[in-house]
Amino acid sequence: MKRPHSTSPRARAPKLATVAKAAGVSIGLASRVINDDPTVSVRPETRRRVLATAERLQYVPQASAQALRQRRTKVIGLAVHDLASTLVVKLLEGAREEAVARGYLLLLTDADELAFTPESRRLYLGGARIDGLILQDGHASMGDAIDEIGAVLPTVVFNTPGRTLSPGVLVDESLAGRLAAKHLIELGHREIGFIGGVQGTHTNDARLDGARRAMAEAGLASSLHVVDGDWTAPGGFHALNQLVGERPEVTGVVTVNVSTGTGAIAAALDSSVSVPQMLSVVAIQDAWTADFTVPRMSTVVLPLRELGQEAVRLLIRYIDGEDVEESHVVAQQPYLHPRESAAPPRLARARREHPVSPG
Amino acid sequence: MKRPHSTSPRARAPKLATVAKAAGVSIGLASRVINDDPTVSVRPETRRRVLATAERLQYVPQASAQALRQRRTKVIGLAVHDLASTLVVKLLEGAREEAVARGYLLLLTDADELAFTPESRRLYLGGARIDGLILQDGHASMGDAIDEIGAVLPTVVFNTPGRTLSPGVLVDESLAGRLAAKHLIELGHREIGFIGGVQGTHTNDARLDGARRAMAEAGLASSLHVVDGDWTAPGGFHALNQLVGERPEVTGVVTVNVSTGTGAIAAALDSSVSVPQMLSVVAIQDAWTADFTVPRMSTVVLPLRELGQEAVRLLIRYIDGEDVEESHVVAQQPYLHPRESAAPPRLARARREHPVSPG
DNA sequence: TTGAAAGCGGTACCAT
DNA sequence: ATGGTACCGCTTTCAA
Repeated sequence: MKRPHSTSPRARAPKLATVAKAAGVSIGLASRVINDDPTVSVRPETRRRVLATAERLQYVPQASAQALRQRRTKVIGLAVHDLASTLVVKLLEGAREEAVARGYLLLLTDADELAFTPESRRLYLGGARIDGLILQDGHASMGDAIDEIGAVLPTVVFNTPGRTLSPGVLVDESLAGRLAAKHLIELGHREIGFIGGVQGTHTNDARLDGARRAMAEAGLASSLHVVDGDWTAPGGFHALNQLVGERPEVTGVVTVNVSTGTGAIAAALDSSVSVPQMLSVVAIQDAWTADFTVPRMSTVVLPLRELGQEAVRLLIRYIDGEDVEESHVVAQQPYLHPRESAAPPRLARARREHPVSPG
Repeated sequence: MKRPHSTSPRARAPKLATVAKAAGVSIGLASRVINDDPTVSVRPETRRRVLATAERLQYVPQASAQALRQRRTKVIGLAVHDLASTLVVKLLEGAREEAVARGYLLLLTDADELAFTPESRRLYLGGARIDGLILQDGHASMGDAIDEIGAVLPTVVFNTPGRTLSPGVLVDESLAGRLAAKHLIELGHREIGFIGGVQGTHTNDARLDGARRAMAEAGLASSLHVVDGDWTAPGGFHALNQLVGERPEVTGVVTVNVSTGTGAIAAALDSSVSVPQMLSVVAIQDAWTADFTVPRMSTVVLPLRELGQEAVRLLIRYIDGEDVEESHVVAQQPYLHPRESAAPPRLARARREHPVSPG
């Protein structure tokens, strides 16, 4: 293998001193010109000359030297639980976009590893590698870890409001749950199932709460039937089977996320419960996979990209020492994306098997 | 919001000097003890004392200072095209795992942005932030960018062998294509479709080549019918419709990846072509979503995690100035994961409509 | 309007 | 077996 670098020890990148000498100015002046220091008045001609040489030499300041001097790395840490999750992917895209736009880079890691492996925590959080951290909450058991980290590094948490020292960013999960349930209600469903994620997590509980509220508003407070899942498709598969067995009167189901919805639809078809004829399914959260279930999955779209962007903005303000609110709900709201998995209850299994009292 | 950091300017982390003084030794000695410098013989008692104080003070060396001095950041860049892709996710997991195990961190970025946005390229590659780069090739048009980058920074490319200055890591794509086609052949299919990604990319062409080879080995060289896709589910959807229309004799289809397969299965059901009764589908590459198509998708599993690990190992050796081979195929091989989307041709549409000469 | 020089926190060489 | 010290490349006061 040809090795462009090691053979001739990679042509060292030009340093500030190189530029300064070439431009015929002192190092300090070069630095101030390049950084646009407003407190310094340079002769236009000098400024031009410095800038031109910097450009010509392709000068890029060395990050570690800057960081050492300024105590600022311009790197933000991002710790998430599951990269394969579509939620995380969307969020990550938004975060990266916003970070880059502001001159920050993203250092990625696994939230669980961060929480539970001290060694990895040191490597990642120690050594002043990052200026701040965006952390995905999840398991309730992370609470302590989050607080410890938040005490030591500017941290923004998403998915969990108020439980930590650190400011949080949120989408309106409750509204999302409400929209999903309301959709089913408006289609004419009366007995509705909710397949959840893990109880006790904010995401699950807020989505469920929204669904409950929609039911209550429609005078159906006691007709929401909750089954726990685990956020995954297998979990949704299992939960739907359980629900269908225990609650034959249910004609519509809200699932806490797309994976769960995918599992639920697969389970329904598996037991010859046709979707949406016999059972309607609406998932909270959206993903490209929703377009490729059969039938295509109706969802509530969450502003996850915006969540990522907002997390970065908030964190940067926090790093800069500004005052930040304790928790920030992104302005953009969830909205319904109807596809084909939810429809009016046509073949109500329920009515045939278990007559239900009206209203 | 309470601000643990800005109020009392975050208790500065202890530096080496702090540890050295507390342990009653010189800075230099402390450094050498902590770094296990083998060329130095310290009194056991002294070593113990230094290590103990470092531990007690929770000392972590400051990354930027080390990097400045050693010209080494212990950070590896990873540039990928599409984070939402399951391929990338697996690879990323493998890479992260291996990197962390070797004391490296991963800095993530978007390959297209890297290739086409000079500004972002400077931010990311300039300033000596990373020691090396793992780059996902993709669009053929990246060629130049890859070479430019490879000339300036130790780079490992995956997905494209031989086309660049930089060493590459690969999985045996050709074998994967062969396994998929062979599976269909062994099930009894004779007229087989191949729904591709983008022609001219190594991934697509190698997988197709493998499928061709399997056909040829079975004496079916002219019975492989290729339709182009674009790696996506919508692309697969469209391609399957086209294939079914133009080639009614086809009873089995290999798709270049899971997304394409998902689209293909959806399209089949959509046109009342039952899977696997009337049409079998085998996708190359695996993902959790394959468990939740209806029917569940038969796939060829690729060793992507290992690919990520191998990329990191190779890159580190490259960075360390060792000689590395031009391209490295990971040892672990693709294997078939049969599920339910491929079966013997039972209701051969073909035979009814276009009688085919036997074998 | 510009230059000189003191660090930022480590590492590694040269003394002792 | 240990200490002293010259850098790494940059920012930022202080002087001129």
